[in-house]
Amino acid sequence: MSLSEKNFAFVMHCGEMGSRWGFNRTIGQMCGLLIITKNPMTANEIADALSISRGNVSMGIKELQSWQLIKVQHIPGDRKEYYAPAGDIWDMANRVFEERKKREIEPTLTLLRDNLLDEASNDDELYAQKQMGEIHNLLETVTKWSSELQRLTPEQLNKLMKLGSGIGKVIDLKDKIFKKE
Amino acid sequence: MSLSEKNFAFVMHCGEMGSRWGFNRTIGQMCGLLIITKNPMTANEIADALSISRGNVSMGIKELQSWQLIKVQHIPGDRKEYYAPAGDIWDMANRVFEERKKREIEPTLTLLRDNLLDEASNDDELYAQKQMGEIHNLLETVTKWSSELQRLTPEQLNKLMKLGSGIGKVIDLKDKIFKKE
DNA sequence: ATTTACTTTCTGAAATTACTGAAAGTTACT
DNA sequence: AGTAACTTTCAGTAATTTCAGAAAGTAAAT
Repeated sequence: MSLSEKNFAFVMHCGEMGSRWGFNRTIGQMCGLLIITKNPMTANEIADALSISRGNVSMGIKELQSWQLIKVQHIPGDRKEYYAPAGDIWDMANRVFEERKKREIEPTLTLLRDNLLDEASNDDELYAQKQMGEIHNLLETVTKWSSELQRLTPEQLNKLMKLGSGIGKVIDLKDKIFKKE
Repeated sequence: MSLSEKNFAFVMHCGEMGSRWGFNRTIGQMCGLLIITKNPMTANEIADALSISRGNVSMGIKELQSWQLIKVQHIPGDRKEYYAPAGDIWDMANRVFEERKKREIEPTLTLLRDNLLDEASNDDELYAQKQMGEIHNLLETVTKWSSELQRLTPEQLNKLMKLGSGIGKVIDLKDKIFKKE
């Protein structure tokens, strides 16, 4: 069963984008392929569909599992492993986001915290610390925010999303009501 | 003037992270260096500080300019070009975010839109389209949201950020007040 | 017009990353 | 235990990316 032209284009596009999302081309392709394929696929089917080696697929699977983006399924009476996306699109995007946060924000926060503990010993260091402090604030805010968003119920989230430009009004509104807070 | 140990560590860390943010190691280092250095630097100073070739610095500058992350400054009576960050930390983060959106979300949206115009000709294509539709929605939501956030005044934004878990309450509140909307 | 002080571009080398195919490993069935 | 059906690992190779240094370009000063 081979891909239609349009679907193939999508899978290749995922490959190009893949590297931007933190994995490499083939892994991006695998991810795209599994997303648009209705039925779970075996490693060999994936290798055939993408014209890559079986070994490469195996490595890709390991990587995608480490991102928790795919899951394994079994079909009774069949020893092969079947792979499918681990959740809907929203789940997957969340996972990628979380994983990236872990990989690129947290190490930086650690370093910055560490760095900010020291006393600056001259003017240059003072300035550097000021700037690092800014970055630290920014990253902390982003982190806190994203976990807040995750805490919202899907309905709340949906309302928030639909709010759009209304968000400004709601903030002002809240301000008027709870003047003191 | 060479970097203190802590500052050097920060710059190197920016290098490691750089590749995750869309540019390469040296460019990440350059960016970090310029951020924590109080005074604008010349290309040669950058090359010296990071022990890289002058040519490499030149290419890095071009790249950082294309991201609008640095600006050129001149000192009267001096022919050299001096480079400095183009804005504060928040501005820079914004630029990176915008640029990434342009590079990784927009092309995907275009492809998806294009793909979704076609009629699905069988069950597999139908499923694929459904999934692509989901991705399309997700990306459109993210895009719309981020531009909404950019539209907010700094004070509004600040309030929103400080809101934290209160965000859920505010949404519910809005709901109670404008029952009909 | 030449020199001087700088910047940019480009080429090939070095380093890094990704991939294949074969070998080794695993598991389930006989 | 042996075999069949699969998966993973890994060494060598291919592809890509990054980089230094040289050459070319630019523009102010003389």
